[in-house]
Amino acid sequence: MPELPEVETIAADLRRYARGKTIQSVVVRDAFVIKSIKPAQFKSSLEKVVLNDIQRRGKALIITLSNGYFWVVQPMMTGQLVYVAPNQKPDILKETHLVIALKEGGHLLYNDQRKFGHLRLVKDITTINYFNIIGPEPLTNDFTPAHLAASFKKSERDIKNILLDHTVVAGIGNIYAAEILYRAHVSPKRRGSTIKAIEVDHVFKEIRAVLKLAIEHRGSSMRNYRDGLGLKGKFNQLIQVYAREGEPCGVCRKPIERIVQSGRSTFYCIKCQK
DNA sequence: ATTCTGTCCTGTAGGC
DNA sequence: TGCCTACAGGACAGAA
Repeated sequence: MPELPEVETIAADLRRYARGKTIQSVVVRDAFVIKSIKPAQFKSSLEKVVLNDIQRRGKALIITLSNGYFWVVQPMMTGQLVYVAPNQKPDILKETHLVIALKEGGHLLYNDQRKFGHLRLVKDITTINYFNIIGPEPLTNDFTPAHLAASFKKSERDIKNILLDHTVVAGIGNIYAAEILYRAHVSPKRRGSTIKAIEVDHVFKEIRAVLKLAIEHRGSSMRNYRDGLGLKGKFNQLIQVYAREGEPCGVCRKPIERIVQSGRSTFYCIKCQK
């Protein structure tokens, strides 16, 4: 579910509220989401350990622990990592698969309706293939127009699919790919190799602008997404095309269209995006 | 080599 | 009301 702005928001919330705190106890309610480690070892490796830092890479959370492990959380479509303050009773749902009690009071919950999410504990982050293949972070200087241009030029795929490819650029998902291309006035159906230099510049600029704006608004809550405190994001009101099939384009009033690319919905304006 | 399709799982919305 | 189908913020293995 969450894309870069949503995972960034969760990471910032947890840095503020959970960093430096100690895990007292762990209850695994459904071990399905725990990968590449036995649930019993997962539990014992987390207990009595300090959450030293919380960072984001792509759409993954990396939590640095005091015992030398990294706790890596990939929320995928519906995963949520929620901090519950000491004065609140944690809301244990059917989809709450992990309940962590903190020594200082308060809880950390992992909820995941569809259970596509992955929870891992590793000593070496490079043992997780995702971190080896993922492309540059779009909001850092590692990401350049030249890199984007080269990625477009060598590909015959639709530009929408190239933006979703996390080996090209990290963190862009289905919502923001649509919003970026709408604001860049580029059709999602254009093949990468046909994108002109001026269009590369527009797409590059909008990747950063849209992601930054979405972070400022704490992400988009279409359905399941919640931030690190369990609250909805506020970017929905600024979404121009995603899930707006049939509604008038804000610029030309032509109805927004929905198409399917590689099995996933794309929303765009056929008049404004060429 | 590159690109696309099916799959993991649960819930909800809409059509009839 | 109920039944059925389509679809949902991701990522990857295996097929074309």
